Amino acid sequence: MCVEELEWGAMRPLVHPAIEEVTVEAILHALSDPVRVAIFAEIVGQECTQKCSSFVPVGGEAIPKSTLSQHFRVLREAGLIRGERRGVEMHNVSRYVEVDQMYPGLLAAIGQAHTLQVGRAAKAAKKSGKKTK
Amino acid sequence: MCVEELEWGAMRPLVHPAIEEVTVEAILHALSDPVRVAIFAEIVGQECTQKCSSFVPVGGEAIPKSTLSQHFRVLREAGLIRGERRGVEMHNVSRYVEVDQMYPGLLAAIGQAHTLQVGRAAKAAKKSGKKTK
DNA sequence: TTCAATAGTTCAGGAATTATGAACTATGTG
DNA sequence: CACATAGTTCATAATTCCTGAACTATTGAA
Repeated sequence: MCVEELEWGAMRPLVHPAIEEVTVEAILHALSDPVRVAIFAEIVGQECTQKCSSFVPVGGEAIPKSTLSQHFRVLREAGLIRGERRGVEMHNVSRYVEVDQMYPGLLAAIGQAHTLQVGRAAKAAKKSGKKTK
Repeated sequence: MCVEELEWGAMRPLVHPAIEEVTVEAILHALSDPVRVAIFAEIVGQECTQKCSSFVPVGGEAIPKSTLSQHFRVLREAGLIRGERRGVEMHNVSRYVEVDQMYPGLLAAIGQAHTLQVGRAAKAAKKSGKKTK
């Protein structure tokens, strides 16, 4: 045990910005990563809360848990989700409603754009004779 | 002059993705930087074309021209603007209409969110007794 | 209480990306 | 031609991102 530094690797409580602190820049940055959009979409989709490790990427290989943890942190600190310890695991809820009050239509537009993009990609893949990869 | 490598620092023609190649991810990434949003807003605002160096940041210090050049490249390669040489200078036009056909409402929502954010920041600054910085 | 298991965080370093001064290209004008 | 202007490209420094290893926190036995 580390005696000299009592406050060291101590797990700080999760950071959640107040809704007025949420910036467009941070939201766009958070959602400009495909893994994070997928995570966020899943959390918004399920209305019940989601634990971190329940996320499995669609086609690709597994994502290391330290990386996942960072992705969740970015989403939290952008104000898009709220994480809360529930026993040994973490439960994440979307802050969609709050954010939508702050920036009406922003998340809806981004979500719709992603849906369109995925739909077009699927169509293009079918046409060229290949499915997912 | 460099004799050995004829094709070296040769300036390649500007890259512009076809509109179907434009991804939501690239758009969000491009617009998640305050300097780039400001540039894009200015190009969309003026309906006439804009040369690169006519951009001056609002409150901050001048941005080096190599950095500006990279920002324009990111916007171009995201499909948000089109750059075209006109004599010695470069003219930039927005591809707003094309992108809006691809992803209806996306750019409008982002623009509106930014407007809201700037408005709120101004109001907060006035309340706390300070103007810009 | 102590040990083990589970879920996620933090740290350290390397990988990847971004910023920028210096050198260069490209075009227009004496 | 030389020179000026506008922007790009290169090289490298600064920054951010990814990830294995070590850690914290909580639960559930033994």
